[in-house]
Amino acid sequence: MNATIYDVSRLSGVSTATVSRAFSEPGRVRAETLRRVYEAAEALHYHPNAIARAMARQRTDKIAYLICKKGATILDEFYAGICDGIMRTANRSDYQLLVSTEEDWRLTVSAGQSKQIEGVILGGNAQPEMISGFQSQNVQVVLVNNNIAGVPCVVADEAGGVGQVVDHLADRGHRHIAMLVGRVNPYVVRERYGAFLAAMAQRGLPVGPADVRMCDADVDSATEAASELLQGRDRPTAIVGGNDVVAAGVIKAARRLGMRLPEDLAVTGYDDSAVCPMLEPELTSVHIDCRQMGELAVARLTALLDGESEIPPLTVVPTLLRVRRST
Amino acid sequence: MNATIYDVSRLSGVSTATVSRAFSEPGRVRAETLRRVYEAAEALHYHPNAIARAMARQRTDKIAYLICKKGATILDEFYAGICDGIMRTANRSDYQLLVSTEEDWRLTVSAGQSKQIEGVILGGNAQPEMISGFQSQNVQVVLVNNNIAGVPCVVADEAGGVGQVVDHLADRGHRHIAMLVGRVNPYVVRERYGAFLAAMAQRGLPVGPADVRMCDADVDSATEAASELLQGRDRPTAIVGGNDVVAAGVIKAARRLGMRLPEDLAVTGYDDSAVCPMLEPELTSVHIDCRQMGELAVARLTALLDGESEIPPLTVVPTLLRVRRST
DNA sequence: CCAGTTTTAGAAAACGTTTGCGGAAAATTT
DNA sequence: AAATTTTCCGCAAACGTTTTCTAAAACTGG
Repeated sequence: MNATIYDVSRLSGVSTATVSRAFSEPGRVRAETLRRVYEAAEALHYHPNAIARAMARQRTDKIAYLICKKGATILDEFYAGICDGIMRTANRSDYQLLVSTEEDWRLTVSAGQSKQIEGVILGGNAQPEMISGFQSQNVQVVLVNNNIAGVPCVVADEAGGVGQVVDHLADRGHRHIAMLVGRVNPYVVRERYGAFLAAMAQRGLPVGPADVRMCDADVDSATEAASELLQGRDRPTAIVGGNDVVAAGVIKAARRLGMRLPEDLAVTGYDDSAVCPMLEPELTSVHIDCRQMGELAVARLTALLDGESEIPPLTVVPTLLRVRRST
Repeated sequence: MNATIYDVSRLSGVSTATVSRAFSEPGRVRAETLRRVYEAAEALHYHPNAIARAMARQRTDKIAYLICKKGATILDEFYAGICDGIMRTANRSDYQLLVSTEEDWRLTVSAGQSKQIEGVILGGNAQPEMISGFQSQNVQVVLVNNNIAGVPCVVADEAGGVGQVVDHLADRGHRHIAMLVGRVNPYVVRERYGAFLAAMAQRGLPVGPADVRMCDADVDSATEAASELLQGRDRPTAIVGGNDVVAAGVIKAARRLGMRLPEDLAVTGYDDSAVCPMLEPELTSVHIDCRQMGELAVARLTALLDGESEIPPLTVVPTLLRVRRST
């Protein structure tokens, strides 16, 4: 049916070895021969069969991205951005990308067992058993948006981002700043929460026990929590949202209480997602270059696959405060 | 290094043919033999090599999803939802999924040429040359969110969705309804725009030339266009947004003009994306089950791959109006 | 217990490449 | 022109499965 290397070999009058070399290391074959081979290949519509190639070379040039996040998975803009970065970089590095979600992680592991993938990027809340599952099959692992010792990780500069937010608010004269954080992935919650306390302490700003609240990851939950926060006595003049969804909830709550924004209350988000400019007022937020995170993750992984020894255990990508009208 | 079928064969004392059968068609081997094989495999940590398997069977069980959308690609919630549906269904059907973006479409074609993928799902604005590129390599094609004759397509019921919107607004007493549509993918624009005109005509509601406007796909552009729409004489009492982003722009514009929503102006969105509940007022929008679109696309593709003859040329998934406070 | 039928298992030939090794040919030097 | 080096190419053995064909083994019912 399809032309094979033998057909090309026969038509061009050279051996299969030469045909093979003509396609994979053209430098090692004479120009004239090359021409004959390509001509024959063209005539036969020959394309090297990647499966057979992988078989012979014992390499597949495939990596996987496993999104470890309950529910929304790829729908989450942040993870989608990472995915986008991974996709593009993988393609440009001549790797193909397999994508899967947490629920099907075992399938991805078995893809490793069956020697189909050479490495995997785990996004978000990866469980240790997953990591060891891959490693035991010699599948290289890189984590993104998570930080576990012993595995190369790519993360955003959460401390820096939160610091920028606090600085910005303090510059605007705010002294009583509260934080509302949605329960997204544990790593992120931990980091941003910790960074907030640290940043406030460092600047000598007091944080009362009622000033930091948790809520679920949806808007309604955030709106409710924000209402309580705003109706307590001694209300804060600024609220830092742990992410943009939560911040949107804060805005809604404030609006319903008849507050003016940003005059009565400053609000900040985190992630600088697509909603920020859609909100009224537009939301000040911390921009994370998630595409770059994906790119770096691929870079680390390919370095690992190429056997490079100097892989930084932790790669931190900078964040940037994008100031809008909500502050 | 890794155990092969030969190792298992030797240790268990049966032929490689039997080992192969034990893993791929266990029904055809005696229980006792099966046990011995599995035991040996277990001891050797044997896992069948998928590449070799693909080589022998001339099948890879891999499909690809190519997102044909400029710029944001997977970041677009809609396409991400489709991707999610595809991913899950593909995994459950024992297919692995390769994902790529428009800019790298040639790579995906060459994945087809090199016999790595058996089928492809093209999301969004697929170009004819892509389709023929795949078909000439015997790679089966299914389109999603697009409609081109001769290829199985999966689309949302745009006409129905727009109809529901118009009905809903008409029920609320609106007679002067305008539409603002962002330039997203040509197919969607064409469908929604056409459906709007048809729906209005069918209900005997007039649509003046100034009542339908185009704008770019970003909020700012929508805000600006909406401002003009609202400041013309004879302003509409309701605006149908071609998607949620545009609707968010309409809300912003209305707010800035001091209008009350929904009293002075009703606004609807389209796609029912995550922003809807974040806006103030929460946005009425047409819900599209994009995950289901992805699932159906995979279903059509696998049917095609299984050689089924009865593939519906067009699969339409129903839409549902989700009414919120903006109307 | 036997002939007939159905299951079960093995031998060996694919599947389409890559690559180490060695020899021939070309290019370079003396 | 011979000697030497370098480049180019062919042979053939992997790579790890599946599967067809065939033979042996295990079941049937009489």
